[in-house]
Amino acid sequence: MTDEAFLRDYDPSAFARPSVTVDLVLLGMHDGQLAALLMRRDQPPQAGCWALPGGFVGIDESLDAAALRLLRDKAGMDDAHLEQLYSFGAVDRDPRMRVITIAYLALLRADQMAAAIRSGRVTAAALAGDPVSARSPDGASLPLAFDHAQILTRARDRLRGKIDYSDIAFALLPARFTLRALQDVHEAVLGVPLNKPGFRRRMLDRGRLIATGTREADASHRPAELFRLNDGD
Amino acid sequence: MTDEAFLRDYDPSAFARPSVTVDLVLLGMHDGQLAALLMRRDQPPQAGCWALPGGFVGIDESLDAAALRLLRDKAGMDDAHLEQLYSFGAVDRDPRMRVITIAYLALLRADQMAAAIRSGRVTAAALAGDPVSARSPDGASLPLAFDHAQILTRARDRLRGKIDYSDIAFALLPARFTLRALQDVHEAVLGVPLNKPGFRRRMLDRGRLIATGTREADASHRPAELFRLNDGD
DNA sequence: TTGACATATGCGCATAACGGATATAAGTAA
DNA sequence: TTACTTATATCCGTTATGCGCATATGTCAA
Repeated sequence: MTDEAFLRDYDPSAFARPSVTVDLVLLGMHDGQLAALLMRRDQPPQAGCWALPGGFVGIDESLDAAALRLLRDKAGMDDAHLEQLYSFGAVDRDPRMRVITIAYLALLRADQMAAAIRSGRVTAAALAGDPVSARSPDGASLPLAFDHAQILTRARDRLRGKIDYSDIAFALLPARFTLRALQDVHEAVLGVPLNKPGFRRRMLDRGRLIATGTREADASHRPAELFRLNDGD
Repeated sequence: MTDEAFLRDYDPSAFARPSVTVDLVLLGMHDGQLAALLMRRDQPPQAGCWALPGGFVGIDESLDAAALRLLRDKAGMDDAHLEQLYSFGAVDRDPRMRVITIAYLALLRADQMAAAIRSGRVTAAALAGDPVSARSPDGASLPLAFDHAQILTRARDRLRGKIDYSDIAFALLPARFTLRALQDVHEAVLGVPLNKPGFRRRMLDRGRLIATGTREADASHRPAELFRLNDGD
């Protein structure tokens, strides 16, 4: 690189710069289905469409810190599983200006989902299909803003890809859970039914589940044993 | 409010904006090892250190387009496997200014590696360790600039994670290759030796390799059959 | 108290995947 | 021809997996 090119790169005002945002894909189980938490846009552009919670990255704020801040502000929590998902930078993805967004995937437990919904800032939308589309609990289809269907699809696919070999499913469950609940999570994420004995054995043989000795309450049938994740190793 | 009216009132300069770059992790096989193509910095900061090829994202250029442009400009090719890797946005990762980089992973065949090295713009550096460190062909350790060791580590890990269930290994090989060469790639990427009969059977049973009937030339022993990837389905 | 019912839990078997050793085939080089 | 190197094929024991079925354990109603 020549000195001129170097100096041109060095001057922070020499290039027009895109805006940078972080968008959050908040996923969790809701009514037995995989669901995302979305916000309804009431301002143009795309008023009436549903969008991921997001915001600008501060000039003195790392990407991870921006994602954590948004998790607190938009969903009111700070202990969810959070991982960077993918960056989206199509030139025309936002009609207002050039904006590049770094999408983060956050996984919420059912109680966190419920608390966020109660706060009124977000609404749960069940995800299905390929690419995913969003549906409200009463069955109505929710139109998605910008390229957010694409982002949601990638989030769902990330979850699908990792659920078999990582502990990611447990981020969607309370600390103590039944094997049936764990299987429900796997089936909702993968979108296919799994056979029960095989699933049960696979999970137990992995050696990361610890039987608590206690059983679920308020079941109208034989109560299942509660397990917890061995996160010690 | 209409979209047009909103756009008219929108002030895009309300926030200080970080610079956005794309960095390229160019990986390939070199001397039987997994190697990356790096550029030596001859200007401060970190003059003398080795860095990934990279550049600013144009205001009217998508992230993928910027990565493709850099692939042409820095490595002189346009048909390599290219996928987005991860975005790095620590506040102090570049001492000159706030810069967020979207790293892309490019996989090169041996002939593409050789051509890029001959062009003189880049140098091959063998990768090993965790986190990865870079070594020149003569064994000298190459210091890495900025957070590029972290980026290279993530690239190597992505390759490791995908090599078992995707066609990613074939992007590092010529169109026709022996099973031995394919195993060499797997071993270099994973960093462990693999047993030959098992590897052979796994690859053939997958049903994606097509025997060409021809055999490798210039071998000082029994020549192995050449296979090609069935990319039809 | 008893029996119907739903779900959890455990068992067995056939099949496929896999690691690993060994035998055989097919080239080169003396 | 013979030694040597590597490719290719076969075999075996272990382990993971799909799947059906038997049994256990709770609720609930008669």
